[in-house]
Amino acid sequence: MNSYCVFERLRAAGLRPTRQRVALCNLIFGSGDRHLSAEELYAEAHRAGEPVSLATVYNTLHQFTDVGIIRPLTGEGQRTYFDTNTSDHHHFFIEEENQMIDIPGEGLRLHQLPEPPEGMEIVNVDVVVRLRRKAAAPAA
Amino acid sequence: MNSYCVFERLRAAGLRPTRQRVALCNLIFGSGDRHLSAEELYAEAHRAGEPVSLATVYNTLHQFTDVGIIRPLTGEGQRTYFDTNTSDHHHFFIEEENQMIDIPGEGLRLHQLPEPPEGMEIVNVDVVVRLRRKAAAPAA
DNA sequence: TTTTATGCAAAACATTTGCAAACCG
DNA sequence: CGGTTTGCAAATGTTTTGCATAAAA
Repeated sequence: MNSYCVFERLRAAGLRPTRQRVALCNLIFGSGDRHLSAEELYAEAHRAGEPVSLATVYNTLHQFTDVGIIRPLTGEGQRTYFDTNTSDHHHFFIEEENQMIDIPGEGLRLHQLPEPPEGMEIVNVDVVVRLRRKAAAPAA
Repeated sequence: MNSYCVFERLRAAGLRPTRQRVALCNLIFGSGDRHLSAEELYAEAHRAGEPVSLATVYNTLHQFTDVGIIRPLTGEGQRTYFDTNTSDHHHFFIEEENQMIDIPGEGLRLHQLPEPPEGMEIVNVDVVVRLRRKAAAPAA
């Protein structure tokens, strides 16, 4: 979470620790697991006084994805979200709020994985549990 | 699959069977379960000599979604795909080809569903099994 | 100095919207 | 007719690209 850590994380990934990348990396990993879009990260950077360009935010998110330190979220919105938690886990999706929430590790278990088609292998499995707000109980 | 069926399907859904809707409905449901995007359906309609506008294709897909005869696919591309199979089933996703394939019903089983957060209820569960072509065995 | 990254503005897409004209019942 | 639906074209929102400038090694 401190800068060294970020420096090393970037170096280890083979990315030059430029000012922008360090700043974005700090924002991304500075507060636990998160889900964020390019636009959000861009806004955050500017709020934090780091004037990166939107194009750089996109580039950076893709570079981070390529080296595996974040991963894109499977969802159906038009906007792409990235997850800072690259370990195997799944998500709730609240449609009305367009919000993704992590499902705690033990919450869901896959019992049987399907046989992939000939010549294919499974990379990973994403589960999205779509949620809706329960109809409020009628006030008495 | 013939026109009556489509007429009735549309009426049952409370949609006026206009020429365009009937044509699109025939294309969508004319050949078994499919996954298609607005752009693809638009191209197909034109190939079939039914000159609908792209806007109408979008409108129609959304109307059909609203009345529940098709459903949007959970995926991570920028383009939205729709599935003519609205029953509970899951998908393989081949990244290199950007292609979704149905997983046969028995192929995957969820063992334990997570407890939704307070005040929420589960609408449905989408599982995407990401696939990759196996590395070819090195030629001897 | 050489390579690589950044920023800007413009391009490329996918999708939505507003409104007049056409269509369904 | 009267309310819907359509089609067009323009607007919107997101993501990508090209290229000159700036920064890292």
